[in-house]
Amino acid sequence: MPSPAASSSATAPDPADATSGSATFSPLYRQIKGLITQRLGEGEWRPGEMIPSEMDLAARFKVSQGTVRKAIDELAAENLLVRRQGKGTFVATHHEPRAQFRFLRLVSDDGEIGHAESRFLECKRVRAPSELARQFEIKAGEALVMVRRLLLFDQRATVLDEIWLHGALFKGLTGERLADYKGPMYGLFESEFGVRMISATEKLRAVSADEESAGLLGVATGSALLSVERLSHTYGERPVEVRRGLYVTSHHYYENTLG
Amino acid sequence: MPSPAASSSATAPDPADATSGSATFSPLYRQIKGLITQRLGEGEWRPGEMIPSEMDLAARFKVSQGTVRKAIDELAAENLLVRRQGKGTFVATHHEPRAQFRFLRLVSDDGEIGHAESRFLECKRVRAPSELARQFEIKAGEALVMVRRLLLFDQRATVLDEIWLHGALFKGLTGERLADYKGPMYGLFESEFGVRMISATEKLRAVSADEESAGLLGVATGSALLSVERLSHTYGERPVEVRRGLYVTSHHYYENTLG
DNA sequence: TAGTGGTCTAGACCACACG
DNA sequence: GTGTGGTCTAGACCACTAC
Repeated sequence: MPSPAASSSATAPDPADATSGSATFSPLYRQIKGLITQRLGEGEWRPGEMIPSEMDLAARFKVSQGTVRKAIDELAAENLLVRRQGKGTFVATHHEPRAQFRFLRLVSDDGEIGHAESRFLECKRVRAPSELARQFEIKAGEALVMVRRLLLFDQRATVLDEIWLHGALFKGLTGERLADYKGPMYGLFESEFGVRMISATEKLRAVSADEESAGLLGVATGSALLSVERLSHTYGERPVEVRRGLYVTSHHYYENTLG
Repeated sequence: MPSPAASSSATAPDPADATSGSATFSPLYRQIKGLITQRLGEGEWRPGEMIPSEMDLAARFKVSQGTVRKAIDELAAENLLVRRQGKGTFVATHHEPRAQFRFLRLVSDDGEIGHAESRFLECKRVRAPSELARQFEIKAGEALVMVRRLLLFDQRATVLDEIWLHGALFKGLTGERLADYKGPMYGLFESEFGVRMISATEKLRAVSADEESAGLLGVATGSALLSVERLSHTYGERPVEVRRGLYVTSHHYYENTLG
């Protein structure tokens, strides 16, 4: 790692970075941000834990506190870290209730939260077909875990999910473990498998329910359903999950904000 | 406006704000941000124009340049302003191509942009029914403008929009003006009516096409369509537009990112 | 060359949480 | 009281743009 500390002689901003050939310089605070992100990915500070104080980090990286602050500012804006005044800066976790709604944008018409229940239908290991392999950036035929589950809100079947997970990262995952776990699925992934979902992109379409889906969701065959195809990433933009959800939107809607 | 300049005597951080009774203090940079936003709303600096330099603003508001910078940072993050190194800071506008995709999240399956065409079907003044009045925060019966249009991508009818606009703000709007205008609709609103869309919330559902919509969109009655209900705001969170779009998602999808 | 935003630093003080 | 993040300031220098 190139020492971020500026030498006292004012010349030569040290363009030797040795990473990717030429181009793309980044300011000091972004390098610090990268170092922190790297440590987060390595698990040096785990979800829910406090990271060292800004002063500590500044001393460690040999930069000023303000530079560390700007790095942390961006990481907090990206929801990787959470600042708490008077207490410290913490690694974000899917166990805080606050984090749930970042990944489930379905809202009830009446605004109430209500009772939620998860029913696991299937959990098996499969070989990646080429289309999924492409999304996971692995070779076709490598191992994946496939999970199917039904989500009920207030006793009403609302979401039918088909989930594929990176096989190498989710070795011991079974339907039993999923069913026994109390709390959000991404909380389990984080606590039990050390895989934290950071970001995702979703593609939404309206589709007609086929017979099987309609049966499981308790709607008529051919009903309009919202199809949500998600690709999720962990630290460093590494794809680790693909899911395809079918949402019943007669009593719920998918909320999005443009800004 | 309360003078943000700190008196040299170090005591009393001047909690008298006289705005809303008690509670909610905001740091200096947020007050500056508010003052800038207010001027933007008043049209002192118009879309596309350059605002005064950070040094100018700092002198004007009697704060340090760093404080102005932090205010502008947030406004830039919210896409109200655009910074251009070496040139200045500019008021964001819907005329930059960059701004279009912030409000139309529909993407073609093949990733191409292609040819886009807008056909205006209807434009008339109506009295607000109570449901719309509630969303506009006006009284039922007040004037609205209603527009219906069809959006075609590569000659294929893809979006059927029904748009309601705040009547008082869009007095001279006619179907002819809409049809004659080259460029994005929000660009017209901004240039011709001085109303700039800042943010919006959308509610998405899957619905079945009724006979009329299906006819206009060239799909079978009962087909699954993506319904997108949008409430848009201008400066100061003031609601100025409601629209309901029906999207054909057989060759396009609605893209969203979670982070 | 002059003016703009962008980065980095250093120090002071404030607001909050906890023992 | 001590330690944390949060704010504000002031000054130096860099990078980019235009004239």
